[in-house]
Amino acid sequence: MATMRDIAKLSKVSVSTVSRVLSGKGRVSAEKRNEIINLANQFHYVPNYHAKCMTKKGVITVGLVVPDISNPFFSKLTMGIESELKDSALLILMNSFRDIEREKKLSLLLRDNGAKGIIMGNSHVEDDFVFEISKYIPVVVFDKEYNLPNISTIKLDNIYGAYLATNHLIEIGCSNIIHFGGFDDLDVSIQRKEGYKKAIRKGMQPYVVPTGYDERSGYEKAKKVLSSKKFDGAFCMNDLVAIGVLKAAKEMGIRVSQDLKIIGFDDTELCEVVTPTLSSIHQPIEEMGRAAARALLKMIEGEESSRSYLFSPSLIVRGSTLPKRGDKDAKEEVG
Amino acid sequence: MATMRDIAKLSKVSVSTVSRVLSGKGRVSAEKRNEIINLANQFHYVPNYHAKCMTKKGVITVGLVVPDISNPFFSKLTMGIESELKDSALLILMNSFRDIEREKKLSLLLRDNGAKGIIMGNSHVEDDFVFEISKYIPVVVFDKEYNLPNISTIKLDNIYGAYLATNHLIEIGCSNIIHFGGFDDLDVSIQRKEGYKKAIRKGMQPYVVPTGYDERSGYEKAKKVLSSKKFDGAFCMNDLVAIGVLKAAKEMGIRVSQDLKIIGFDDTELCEVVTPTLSSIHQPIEEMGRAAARALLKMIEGEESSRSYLFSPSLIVRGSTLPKRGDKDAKEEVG
DNA sequence: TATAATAGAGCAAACGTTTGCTCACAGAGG
DNA sequence: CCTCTGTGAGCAAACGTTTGCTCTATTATA
Repeated sequence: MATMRDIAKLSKVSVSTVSRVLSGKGRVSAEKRNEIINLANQFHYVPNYHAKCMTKKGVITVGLVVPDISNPFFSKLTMGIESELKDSALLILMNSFRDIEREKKLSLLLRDNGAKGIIMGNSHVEDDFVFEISKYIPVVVFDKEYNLPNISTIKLDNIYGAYLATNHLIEIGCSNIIHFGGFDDLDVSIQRKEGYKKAIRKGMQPYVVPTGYDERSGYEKAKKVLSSKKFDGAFCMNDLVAIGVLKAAKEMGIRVSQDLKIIGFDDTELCEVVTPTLSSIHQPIEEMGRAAARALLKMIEGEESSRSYLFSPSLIVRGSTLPKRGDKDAKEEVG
Repeated sequence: MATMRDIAKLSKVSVSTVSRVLSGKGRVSAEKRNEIINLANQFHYVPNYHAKCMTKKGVITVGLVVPDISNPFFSKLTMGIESELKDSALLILMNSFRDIEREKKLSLLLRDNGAKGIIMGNSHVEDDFVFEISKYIPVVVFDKEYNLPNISTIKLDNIYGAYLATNHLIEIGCSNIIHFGGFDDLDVSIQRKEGYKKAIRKGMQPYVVPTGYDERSGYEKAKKVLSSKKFDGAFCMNDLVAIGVLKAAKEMGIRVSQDLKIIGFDDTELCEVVTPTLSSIHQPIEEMGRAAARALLKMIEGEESSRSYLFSPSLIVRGSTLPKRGDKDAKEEVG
């Protein structure tokens, strides 16, 4: 790698002159200027980024750690973050592959590699770890409140969202509503369950089936549970689970929307693609990503030491929860 | 930000001693060692990354520019790249938001910010630009062959894949096959069209409808074209388009799989989720990502100046192309 | 007790830039 | 002929580390 010194030697000038030519500051005779530029091109001179950062401040970099970028939620989130960061910071993306140890390692790696801040997407790590990191660089987390300097929080009102979903089922006539919900390992699932229970009216029986977070899990649980008891509504903790349930129901001859109304959570693209289309609770994911980026930037710049943002979900009604008679949902299954 | 000098002053030792304590090399008395460590903790000392890079070589960083990370193809690809890079390099992700100017800007930004190599995911930029970048740092591109040092290529055999798809339709009895294909703006779409035409037998009539790359586009074109002419098979240039076509067909009362057999390309998760499930051409995306990362690393390390990898697609048969009256979600993989 | 070995600590150069300061020299103005 | 001004160029410090070398005590060895 050619350095300024090399160029300087070859053109028999001082390093400062080379620097001034290449950065376009200061006055240099046309003659030397040309020679230097030619040499630089010829040797594909690329200024050493780190050396530059020693004297100027370079573009700041921030890290984002997600469990799985191929999950639409996180890729949407990433889009939001990126779009807000635009030119004010470089985003370093890291996948933890849902491995908590790896997540910790990555966060440390980021911190030690010059990241000026970290966004931890839906982290499973212990509070202490987050706290530890935040002593060195600012952190943005999701769905958890720390009330500590250097840690900002982006939250969705999950309780309200779950309430919205369940209440919607009730309003369109369901009286026997099952909840396919996550285990209690994540705040999200705890909160969504809570919202579900809140919506259940007197005289109704809450019925919760602990479920994982993916389609297969929803499918398997539904296969077991839908055969034995009779439900007319199902609130699923996310769209993937809902799609699993939907598949199972179809296979079992249960007519979705007529016999069983299903609603998911997250409002992913998948909702539009299944048959019938899936009602869901919409999160303003990209908004949330942008807020996360803004919060981080503010902390990095020292303008704000911490802040909490709460976002409200909204109900999106689609084919899977059409009211009783309105059988207009003609997209019935083929064959 | 506290520096080593600060710590050194406070503990009345030299900078070297601080350095030795903090890096754990060299011998320092337990007494000073403790004092220094305490001070460092107290002031949340974080070593300056760039200064470190001046004397040691830091973790190398490589850039990845994609048009849209929320597209499953690119997030899968990212997963593959990340998984191969693991600890040998940091991945900087950049979204061009399908803006070609932004893509160029980002690539330059990456190069000037210390990235040791760039992977350009499905780039639209001019050859000259790629060439220009490659003079400074190695580049990996997709689907284009440059045969130039410092540029490696990852390719999918699109022609073969399209052939596979079309041929499958023919083998299960279609004789009037339409192709919903991309405009000629991308090599991918040109090649897939070529494969389609190759498969069409004598006596059959090729019929190509220029289409965009998303669901809406497929939907709209299908609405127009399926009403006028009669087709019994549709090969779509990707899954999104196929899903658009599938929706349109259903809405128009055309029974998918019975009246019209549809096959997509890319084998995204969407295929499993629609009804009927969608046959598609599978690309080993993660594999390709890993290969891209490996190729880049090799170039960075100077072991290889350039290399081209060709990957073979495979046919995945699902509900949308069942021969006659098929079992529901039968999924079989063929060569 | 003399000598060698070793532990503990500091000096200073190096990494590749940027930039304030200085300096030489030319032409202009008096 | 002398001073002033402006231009082109170099010197050297600074950025925050790492590390080879040096130096001084201290301890072990003979």
